[in-house]
Amino acid sequence: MSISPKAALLEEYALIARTLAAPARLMLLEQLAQGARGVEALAEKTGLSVANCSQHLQQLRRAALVTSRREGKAVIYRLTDARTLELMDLLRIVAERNLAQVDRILQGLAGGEEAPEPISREQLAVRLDEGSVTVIDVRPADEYVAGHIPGALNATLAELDQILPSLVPDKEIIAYCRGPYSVYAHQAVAALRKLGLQARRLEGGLPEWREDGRPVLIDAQISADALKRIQLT
Amino acid sequence: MSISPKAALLEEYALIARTLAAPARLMLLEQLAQGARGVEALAEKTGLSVANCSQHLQQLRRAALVTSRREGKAVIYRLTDARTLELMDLLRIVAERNLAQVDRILQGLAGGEEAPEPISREQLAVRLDEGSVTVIDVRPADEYVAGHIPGALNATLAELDQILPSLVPDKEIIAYCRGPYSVYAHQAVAALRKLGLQARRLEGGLPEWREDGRPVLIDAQISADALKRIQLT
DNA sequence: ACGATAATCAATTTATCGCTTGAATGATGT
DNA sequence: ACATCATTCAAGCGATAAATTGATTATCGT
Repeated sequence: MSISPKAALLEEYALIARTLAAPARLMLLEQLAQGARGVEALAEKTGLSVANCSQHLQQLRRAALVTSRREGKAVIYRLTDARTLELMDLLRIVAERNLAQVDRILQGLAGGEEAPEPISREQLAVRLDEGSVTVIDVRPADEYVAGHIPGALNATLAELDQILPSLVPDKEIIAYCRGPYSVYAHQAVAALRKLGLQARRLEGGLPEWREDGRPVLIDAQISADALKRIQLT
Repeated sequence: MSISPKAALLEEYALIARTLAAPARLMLLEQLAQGARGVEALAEKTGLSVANCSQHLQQLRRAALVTSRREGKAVIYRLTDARTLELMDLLRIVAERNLAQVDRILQGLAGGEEAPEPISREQLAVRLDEGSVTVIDVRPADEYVAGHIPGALNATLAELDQILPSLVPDKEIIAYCRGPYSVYAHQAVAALRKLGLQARRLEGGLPEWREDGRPVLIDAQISADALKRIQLT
């Protein structure tokens, strides 16, 4: 062998790290954690150009973090392995522990106030059974209909005020979104607390909830056509 | 704020990943997992030039993965957080699961044969109490004297044949080295098995063993002067 | 076969990274 | 103060990566 096996191994490990070293690819992985998607839908969601998105996806594929299959004209990408989410989560944890910059950003999201600890998925499951919480899914409607926690309301940040009337006073509100990388839930909690409501985040997001084997409700009344139209929006 | 908080956060997470995306820095972190060291010693161990090594260390410091303190003329670097080792370990696990290239390299290390599963640290502790295993520390002598598993013999790959006479036939041999990133233990196991001996690797290496709170023997008879001389070698 | 659609490829520009070389800084001992 | 040693800084080179643009390849419906 021309180079040492040790160097060759390190090069492979570094390849995985390098693949995670671009914000665009982290966004794509976060999206793919919601479910398999085609290139155009991913480009739309992440704000990348289609060509750029395609190239990032190919880098993810080279590192074997995603796999693709053809489905008609579309190429559908999906995560190879849920382990990748663990890796991203650890990346986030190390960043939060070590980088002061991250703390500043998160404090800014909380509106300067002290944000309460998130509720664990296990605890939320218990509270849901009791009926002692209101759950809000702070993701775009198309992601909500593709799967959400049973009983959760759906409202984006801009729509929050529209669902205020349907909230029961003094009932704690739990907000969740895509996962630990997403900031919607942070912002929703800050907004609700500004209004004097009891609100907390869920630890993780829908992919983690699903990964735990907990129930996910898919809106069945949505026809396949409507889904397609939504994906195009 | 000029850019979105979400983009800012992703940029920070990507910084951590980017910092792990160079083989040289992975080597440095592996070395630092053995204990705190100065720049020159690290350069020596990793084969990097001193200036290059220094710059890599500063990148690691920018990502807050290491911290440094001045000690006389020398600047001593150490890991900020053992969590970083978890991150590197997960990087390795994802690489092993997903990249065929890694399998090929590891198979090459095992000499083409099927390598046995490594023994867990817990199991080794039990077997050590029983006295039913011979443990070999496959690291350079200076790292051995700085701390090793009690009862372990020390031999580098080149010195393996010298300790063969002191091995008890039919007693299983456990080899370990720096940690999951190091290949010495793989190679030692392959060499010993070629000779018809029962040999396995320990899961992880000395840093992981120490992290578990298990006993580590430091060769006390080595004077401070000798240690200094060894560090310079 | 033809046009339409989804994705990829190819070529380019700009920016960053890794490494080298040589000079500068900081602490120590005489 | 001066020489010495460990480390860092600064400039420069070649290589690699991200995003844009325009062309090309697959698949589908008619």
